[in-house]
Amino acid sequence: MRSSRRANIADVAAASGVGVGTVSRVINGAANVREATRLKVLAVVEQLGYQPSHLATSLAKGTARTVAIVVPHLTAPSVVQRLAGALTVLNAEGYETVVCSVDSPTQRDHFMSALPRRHRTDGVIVVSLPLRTDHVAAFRRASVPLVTVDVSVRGVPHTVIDDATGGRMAAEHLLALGHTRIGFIGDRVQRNTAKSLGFIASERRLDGYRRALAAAGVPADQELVRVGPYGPAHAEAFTEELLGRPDPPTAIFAASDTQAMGVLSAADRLDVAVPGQLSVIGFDDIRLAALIGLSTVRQPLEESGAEGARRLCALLAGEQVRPLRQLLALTVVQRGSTTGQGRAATRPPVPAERQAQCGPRGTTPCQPPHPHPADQISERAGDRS
Amino acid sequence: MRSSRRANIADVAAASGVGVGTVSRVINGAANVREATRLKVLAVVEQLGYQPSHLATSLAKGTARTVAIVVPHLTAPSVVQRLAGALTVLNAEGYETVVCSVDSPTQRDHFMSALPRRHRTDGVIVVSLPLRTDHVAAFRRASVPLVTVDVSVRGVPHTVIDDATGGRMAAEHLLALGHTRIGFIGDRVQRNTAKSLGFIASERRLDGYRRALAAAGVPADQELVRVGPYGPAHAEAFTEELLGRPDPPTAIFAASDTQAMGVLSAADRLDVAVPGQLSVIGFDDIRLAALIGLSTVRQPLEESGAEGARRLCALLAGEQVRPLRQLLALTVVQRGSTTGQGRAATRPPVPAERQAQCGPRGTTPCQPPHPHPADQISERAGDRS
DNA sequence: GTGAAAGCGCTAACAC
DNA sequence: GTGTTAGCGCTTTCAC
Repeated sequence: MRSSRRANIADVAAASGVGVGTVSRVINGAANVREATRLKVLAVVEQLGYQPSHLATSLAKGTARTVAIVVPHLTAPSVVQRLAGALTVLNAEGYETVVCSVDSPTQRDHFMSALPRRHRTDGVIVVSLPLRTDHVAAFRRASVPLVTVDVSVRGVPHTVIDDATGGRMAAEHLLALGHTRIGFIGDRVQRNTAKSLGFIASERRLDGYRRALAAAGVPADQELVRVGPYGPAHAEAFTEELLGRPDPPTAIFAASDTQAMGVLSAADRLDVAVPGQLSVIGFDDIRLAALIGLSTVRQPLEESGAEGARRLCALLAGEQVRPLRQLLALTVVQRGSTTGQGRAATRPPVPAERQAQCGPRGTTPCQPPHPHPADQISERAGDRS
Repeated sequence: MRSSRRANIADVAAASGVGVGTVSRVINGAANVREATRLKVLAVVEQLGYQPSHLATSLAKGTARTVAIVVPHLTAPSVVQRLAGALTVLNAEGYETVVCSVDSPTQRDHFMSALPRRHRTDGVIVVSLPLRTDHVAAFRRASVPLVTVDVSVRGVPHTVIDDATGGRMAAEHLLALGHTRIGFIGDRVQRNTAKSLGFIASERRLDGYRRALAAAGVPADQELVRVGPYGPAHAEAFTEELLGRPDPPTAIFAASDTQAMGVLSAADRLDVAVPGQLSVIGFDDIRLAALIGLSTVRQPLEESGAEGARRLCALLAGEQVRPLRQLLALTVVQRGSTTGQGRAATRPPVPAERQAQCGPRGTTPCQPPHPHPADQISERAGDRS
């Protein structure tokens, strides 16, 4: 039949006896085309199975309506939720999205040098990855629009939360429940910048926790703070250390929900009832948190991705984005893993949600079957301003 | 300083006193360029901050080294793992990946009509989404390479598992542990094709479960089978129904790990000990399964994505991909959520690990302490066909 | 070795 | 309204 070659606009023009300009107008729905002509062209398009070349169109128009989003460790639940939020918006706005998953500084640098070129993507969204000055400079130099999510970058629109405040909220929640021996389990920024991506959210949250304790006049017991490599497995080990002490904490604040999973596992393994003997609060409110009844400091994950995407779209539309720093709200969500501590339990506001999910169980460890993770799940991200 | 306009290859050529052809050769590392010339060009490139246009290169070369991957419900853990596996391979092979997340038939159709155009992406990977004949035809017509993962499509390379066999394996695991009252909880294909994406894995797994029971001479109790809308919440409700019966099951096979989470929640809520009073096995082996000690039928999620990507790359490299149908192996992974049933427990191969972690806890609910990724056990199935 | 020129497929000015 | 033509930025013969 037809030539094996894909039909192009010239073929259509020839076959329908018009010029390429007219075909282009028809394809793009321009107004000034006679109906009869339009119909004929459309018929030929149909018959030839003509599909405009996205590449050629992009080259001619100077924009590909494509954005790139760079995320660390794609499989981390919090990251996926942010990504999903961004994709929804981008898709609705008619942008294609190329996803760049970064697992190492090497990969990060690779993308950071490849992405700042126009005619590859119109703009980029960086999620949770601390950026170096030279990274940012490259984007600016190439005038490729950039926005970040969950990480502060000077001079670049960023959508973040206040991690220190979040840490404070978690601690205050526990304090309000009457706890005074409150442990903290989180991760620490690796010294080795060649191997670490440098997430610092955990440290910020720890700061908030310390401030809350100090403000409440609760003596800080450095022994109750454990930070090390990221991951539920480490969190689990740290928890066992804390619970094995002669004076164990009655509550633990984990720097992320994923780490809180490790805490729950340890409690479960040691037969420590949650929240009966130990209250646990996490951070993020990943989907799983609701499922297992984990109290947590909620940050709007999907919304953060969506906001980042919206701001990038605004930038691409030539609009101003102000203020550069967009701070998202945090909320303490009490579920079944935190409860009042003895007499001191002043006002444990048992939310309906918790009621519904854990009420009948009384003191039994709300939920999870949790165990022994030898396996990573997510990695937290930080903010830096 | 320089003109605000981005430098292009002509600028570089002019500035270095050579022709564009030569610059192109230098950029692409062609052999026939004198060292002196090469150096000079490179210097100018550096000085001008020249970055080749990906779009122009792609248009000229006829390939964008970009593939699209279409996935349903991005936030589902199993989907994310497949995506991650694919991204790793694609990235290593130097392909960019545009991710298309589909939540409704409308979106699916949108992508299915937009993707079959060359010059947009070189090829596409469809994950878990049943395709209509016309969808597939569009790809073939446009000769856009297509491969699928977790869904069989005639005439298209697909990487799948045998769901029926998986269902059988789950049931046999439970039967081997001495259970005879085994419930099934899964989801059902919606009749409304306008709203449903039509996933059928659950029904296939149910088939396998039925066959295993029949083969073992265990009477099928239709009352123990519950299928409805997808999601842990429904699974939870179904579980409550089953456990509320006068003759509750002693074990439940959930069509997916996510649904198994709902089963565990229900058991927890009703204070039914797992695995003491109820054994639970899921399907997939998402990361979380190991964390919470859920026994499950493992399918290589990341590997499936990686394989799909490899096959697409092969296709793009002009190689043949045979056989079209690639069957991945399944494994039963016993963790802490399944155990032998009373006297009937003939040969409950209690893994040492579980023994160690669960023993002391006796009857406490939901408790699956346990696992390490090292807990692989059992049977394997599948391979090739 | 290297320059010139012809595409790659489309859009957008600009005539008619 | 519609045809023509000049780019968009790069690759790739094909002479020299």
